Amino acid sequence: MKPNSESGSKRVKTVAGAGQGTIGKSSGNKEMLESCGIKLTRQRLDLLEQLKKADGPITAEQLFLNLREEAAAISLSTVYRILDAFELKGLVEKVVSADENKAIYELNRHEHGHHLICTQCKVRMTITGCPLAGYEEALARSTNYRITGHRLEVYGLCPKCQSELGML
Amino acid sequence: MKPNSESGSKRVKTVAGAGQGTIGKSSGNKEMLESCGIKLTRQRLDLLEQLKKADGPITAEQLFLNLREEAAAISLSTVYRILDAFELKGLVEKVVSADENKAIYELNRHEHGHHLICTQCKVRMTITGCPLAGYEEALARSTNYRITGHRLEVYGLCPKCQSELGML
DNA sequence: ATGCAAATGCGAATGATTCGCAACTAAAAT
DNA sequence: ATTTTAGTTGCGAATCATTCGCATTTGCAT
Repeated sequence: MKPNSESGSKRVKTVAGAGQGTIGKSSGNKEMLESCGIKLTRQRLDLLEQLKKADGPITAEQLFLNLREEAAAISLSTVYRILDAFELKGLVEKVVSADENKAIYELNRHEHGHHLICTQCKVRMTITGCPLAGYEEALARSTNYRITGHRLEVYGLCPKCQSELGML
Repeated sequence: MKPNSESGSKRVKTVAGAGQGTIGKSSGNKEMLESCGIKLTRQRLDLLEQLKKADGPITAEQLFLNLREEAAAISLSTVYRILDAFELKGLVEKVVSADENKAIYELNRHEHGHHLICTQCKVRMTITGCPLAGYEEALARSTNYRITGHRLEVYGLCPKCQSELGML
């Protein structure tokens, strides 16, 4: 996919300021960023808004495309940079999936959870709660490692794909 | 890293056959491949040998470099292709790690396990056994997914790094 | 020995992410 | 309100692991 090669916009220079009044669509965002110590920017507000709309795991490029559809001026590199910044401040969680070669981002719910991924249609749902509660301590004892975290992805067939595949 | 740009070998053409007699260093390999229905090739035997030597998770490029050191003629693309083939036949397991942007391969032990990775020095140890035994069924019931698998990585500090970091 | 499908080498292509740098902008200082 | 300044953005080029195309070579059955 070559996301830059659509929507004829070449240089945005003079056009770039097009959204001065647009700042703060959903007003919580402004405070949200400020409380994280993140400088306010039209792009950052737009991206945050978009993350909320997505309401779930989403890829950097999809965020970029969604923003473009709404005529929000932003570049793909900026999307990546902002996502990095957000992650650093704990605003978003970045997940590197094993079966896709791209990173997935989602607003940090601040509750530990994992993804359940349909191997057919690739939808992911976030499952909260974690089966590894006691396990880490046991592992620490048996290995002498100091356990600091883990990553778990569960794969399966979602109900829809199960029926579409004829309950094989 | 640009692995092709070392060890002056440009074209291997005439040199390529250099290992006709070399087939079967460690004699189990031949049978191992045959029983998997994999065509015998000098490169495949060499790579399998190398996987055994590595005795643990290793990256495609490292395998390639190791082979080069032993003067085994092979190209990086072939390493990838063979690893794919081996994976398809269940000979190796491919692991896409979350904190490194490269794939890791290891001989398939045919016993379910996961990796414990030191976040400092990146060593990985394979931990056999799995804490998700009952969990998958429960999850299947509560989500109506048909669970088919999972991927788990545990992170921590290995004993060595703990002491080197002064038990922070 | 001979032929053909499969495997290999090489370099070029891909695709996600990052980087460099000049143009911009938010917010601090005046 | 204007200037300053440090941080941000856009753009295209660079990176890096992995894959592909295609001409050449090889394993192996006939």
